[in-house]
Amino acid sequence: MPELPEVEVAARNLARWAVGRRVRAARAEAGAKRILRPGSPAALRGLAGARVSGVRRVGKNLMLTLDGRSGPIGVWSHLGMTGKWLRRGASDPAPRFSRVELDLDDGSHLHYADMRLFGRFRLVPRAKFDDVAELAALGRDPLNDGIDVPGLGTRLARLKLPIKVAIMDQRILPGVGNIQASEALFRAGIDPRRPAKSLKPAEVRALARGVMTSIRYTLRQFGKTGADGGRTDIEYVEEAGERANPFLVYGRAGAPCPGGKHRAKRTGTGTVTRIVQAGRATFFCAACQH
DNA sequence: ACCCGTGTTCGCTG
DNA sequence: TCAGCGAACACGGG
Repeated sequence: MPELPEVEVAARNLARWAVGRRVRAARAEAGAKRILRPGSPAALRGLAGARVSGVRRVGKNLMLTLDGRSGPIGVWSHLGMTGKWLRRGASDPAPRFSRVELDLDDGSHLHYADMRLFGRFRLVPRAKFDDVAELAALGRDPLNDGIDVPGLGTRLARLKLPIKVAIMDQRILPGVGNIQASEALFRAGIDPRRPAKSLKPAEVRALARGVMTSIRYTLRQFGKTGADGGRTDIEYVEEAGERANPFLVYGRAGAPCPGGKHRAKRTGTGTVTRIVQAGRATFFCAACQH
């Protein structure tokens, strides 16, 4: 379930698991062709012998840097809809839907698993990530760099499209996806249907706060121990078992508005509504988002 | 069987 | 040229 918070968890996990380690072997499952494009499974052999030197995240993108025999090698990893990075012991079976596997020199195996194959695993020559068009187009990362509120206001002021759709544009707020967009607008008390250009400066400030608060809140949820207990690794929410939906409005159509400190205006009458914008579900409370 | 899905891209239309 | 849609991708779950 990768938006910025989940990808941040993946980045922290990968840093802990892999930085400083050498890759013994790398391989891809036959069905991984789509994820590797325009590369090939055979090209992964170029990773053998390389040492992982760093992991970075911008928005929903992971960038691994490795030191190979003939210079730096980059890996651009995007989790798509269903991608995740998992760690297994030397003799453990591969997880379901494992598409790419990296064997490290401590005996561990890192798996990129992705049921729906919407993700990416692309080698970047000489680790020149700026040469990748998809990465060069990204704006500044909210969590790493903070939000430039006046800059955000300027961008939004040119756009007629609904604010919910605008903030999911990765050039504007990298890492914000369908959940974080609904959650941030709820926290800010802004109606997701409003044209982006209609937001006043105070509302842009509230939105920026809502985005940051929602991202940090979601990140805390992922840090919690899973329902199987005893695990110290950071886990994805969905792997925590029976835990309830942690979000304020996302996935809560028909529920009473959660209100409290999150509600911008205390009407006390709201119900969470589901609408569709640009083909994606949006959840909001019409009574307190204006 | 039908609908839905935490992402992105492509093609069509006005 | 561009904003705005819908479809497509691929697969499982409710």
